Amino acid sequence: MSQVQVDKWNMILDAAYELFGANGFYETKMSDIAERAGIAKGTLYLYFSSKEQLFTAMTKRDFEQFLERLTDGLQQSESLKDRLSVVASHHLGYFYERRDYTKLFFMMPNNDPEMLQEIQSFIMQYIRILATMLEGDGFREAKLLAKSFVGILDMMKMDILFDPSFQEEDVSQRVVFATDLFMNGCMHQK
Amino acid sequence: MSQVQVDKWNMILDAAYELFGANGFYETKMSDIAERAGIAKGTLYLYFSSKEQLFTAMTKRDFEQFLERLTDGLQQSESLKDRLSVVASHHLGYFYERRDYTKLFFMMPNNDPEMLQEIQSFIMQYIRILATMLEGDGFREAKLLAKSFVGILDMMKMDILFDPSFQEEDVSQRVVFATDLFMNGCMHQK
Amino acid sequence: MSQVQVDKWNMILDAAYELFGANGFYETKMSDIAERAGIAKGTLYLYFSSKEQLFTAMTKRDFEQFLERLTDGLQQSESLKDRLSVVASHHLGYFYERRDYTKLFFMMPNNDPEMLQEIQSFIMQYIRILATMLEGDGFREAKLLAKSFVGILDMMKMDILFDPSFQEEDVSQRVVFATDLFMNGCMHQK
Amino acid sequence: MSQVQVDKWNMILDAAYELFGANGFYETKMSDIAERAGIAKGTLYLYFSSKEQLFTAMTKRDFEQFLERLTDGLQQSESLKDRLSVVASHHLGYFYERRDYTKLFFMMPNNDPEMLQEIQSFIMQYIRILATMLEGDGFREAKLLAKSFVGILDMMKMDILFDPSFQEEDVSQRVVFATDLFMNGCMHQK
DNA sequence: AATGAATGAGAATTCATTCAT
DNA sequence: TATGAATGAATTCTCATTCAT
Repeated sequence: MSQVQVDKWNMILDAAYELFGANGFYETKMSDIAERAGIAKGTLYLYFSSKEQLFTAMTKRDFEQFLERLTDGLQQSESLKDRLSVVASHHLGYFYERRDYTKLFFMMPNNDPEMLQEIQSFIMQYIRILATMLEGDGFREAKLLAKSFVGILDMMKMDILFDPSFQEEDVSQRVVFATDLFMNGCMHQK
Repeated sequence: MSQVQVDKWNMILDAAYELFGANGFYETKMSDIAERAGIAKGTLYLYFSSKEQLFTAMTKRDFEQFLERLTDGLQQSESLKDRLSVVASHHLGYFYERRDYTKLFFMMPNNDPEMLQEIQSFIMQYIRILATMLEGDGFREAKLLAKSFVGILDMMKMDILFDPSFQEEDVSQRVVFATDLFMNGCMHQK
Repeated sequence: MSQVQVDKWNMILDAAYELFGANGFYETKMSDIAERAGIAKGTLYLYFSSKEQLFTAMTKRDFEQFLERLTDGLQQSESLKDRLSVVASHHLGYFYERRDYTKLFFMMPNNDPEMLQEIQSFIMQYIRILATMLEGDGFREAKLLAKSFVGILDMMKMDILFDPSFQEEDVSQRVVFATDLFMNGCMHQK
Repeated sequence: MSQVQVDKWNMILDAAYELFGANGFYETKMSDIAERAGIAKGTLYLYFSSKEQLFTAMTKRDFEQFLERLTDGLQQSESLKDRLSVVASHHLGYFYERRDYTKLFFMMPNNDPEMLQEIQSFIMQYIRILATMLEGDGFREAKLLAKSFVGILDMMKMDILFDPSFQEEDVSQRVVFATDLFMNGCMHQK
């Protein structure tokens, strides 16, 4: 792919992100995406073979970015507590930034095995990063602990996405809360 | 509604539950539901005004049952730990029983405000029950704690729904794990 | 099927006949057929599962009528020559009546096995009727003779369909010509 | 056109022949033809202005070859019977060689006047060759006789194309059969 | 002359919903 | 109250053709 093509590829994914995110998979038309990306309908199909595949590609790009940034963020912190804060901050920040794209997290194409595969792979990688971190600090049942922490964070997305009075500063409070709760809970797990 | 009508109403909801659960909202046809319920397509519309409304009604019935049983279960236990175990057991058991209806938890109609309203209302009630419980035991930030506990439990549904090797006895282990982790974490919150 | 439904079924086939006949399979839209039949597009699909199936059904009805009328016509004649005249007359008359539906005989859906099956079955039946007739009169190689006669007649359809100056009285001349030629040719085949 | 261009022109026609023949006009894509011919899609349009025109050109080349070879074959034979055998042999041999390209004879673009014109012109020339031959031998109604002979032969293509058990030696039998039948039939026409 | 990326018109089919019986 | 035949809006994807390079 030439640079021009890579750019176009990304423009399509950007357009798809906004429309799928705002309206959901089934409520978004391919023609809308094409229009928003500034290209013809047919061109979409030069880059993605179907609507499902476009959605999956879009999600994959987002997942990869999420994990990349997480890994970057973790490099700068040393203590477990700091690292957990980074994770929490990154997780909640992610949803805060995307609070206008709620549909992304509740609607996805139904029977697409590639999409399911992508989601499962993402969760596995995410959990593995955390679990490795916890194991390094001597915790038993690191994987279950990792899932629990992610669970705590993920439940908080509900407020972020649906509570209109939720402010940016509330994010930091939640970060502290989740990290403390989890750290305390963990201590007995060693 | 006469008893006959109530029965028919429930039969439709049963049929809808199985089909929506197995195939998702968009992949389920009203005609399939009618057939499974043993009635004519048109009759569906005597009981529910639209596909969305049928889905919402079905979900609502399920939510209500969930909360009802939870409340019943909590009546028999005294200590906080016992009660948390009941909650965890109920939450994870619910998903274990429904592990063949995965689509229910990932596919729902997109732009239906009544459905969103129903979900939010359910979560609120669920959280309130837990929060009240925790407040009664003297915890600060009871609502956030409640959400965290639910978050931990809800993340575990991923394994239950998607890990084919997940057994019934694994459920109890998770119950213990989640309760312990949370209890320990909470202790410092008083 | 109720009488109303049978009538509607036939009306659709009539509409399909005219449009497919005038414009060909690929150039005819389902919506046009629906409009001509005075029903909604969706209704078409209550009677026929696809465009191909509609075309095949239409052809089948026509084939059956062709053979039925042929059999009827043959009942009234005794001598071989009379019978051959009836066949020729029926064959050429058929095309003369349909000279505005040329597309029917040159365009058909491509890869539809059911359609091919239908055509082959029709030819086989047509040939068998003639062959049986010839065998009854003591001819050897009756099947090949039958095919030859049909071949002679069928080549004449070209003039009927494409020569604008072809008149109804020309049909009778051709009938006489084809029958004589064939009879004379046959005589040595006994 | 330079020699290189003529070669390319023929290569395109070869590719078109195989694909149209195997799959039919509507089921063959221009891009497939380009790929098979080893050139780019756009290049096709430097040689042929449209898909229809490409099909027509391909058919025309085939028709011309057919008539050329027929004329060549007729030069070597003297008696009427020999000549008719040559015609029959050529006609049936043509279809036998092309028995894998059935679609060519049943699928063609529908509404292209140039194509229709080409077919009619071919038939006219074919018939004229035969008719001239028959007139030279003193037959009346030579044109109708010619058409009849072609009709007999053309009906036999059905078996050649669709009967999988049809062998090369069956071709010769048919040649003899058709020629005899026709000769006998003709005798009374003088 | 050759390329192939881009275009966009075009049509079959599905299915929620209605309403006459 | 129950039926199911009829409706028609709505959308994906294909592919012949163009044109900037």
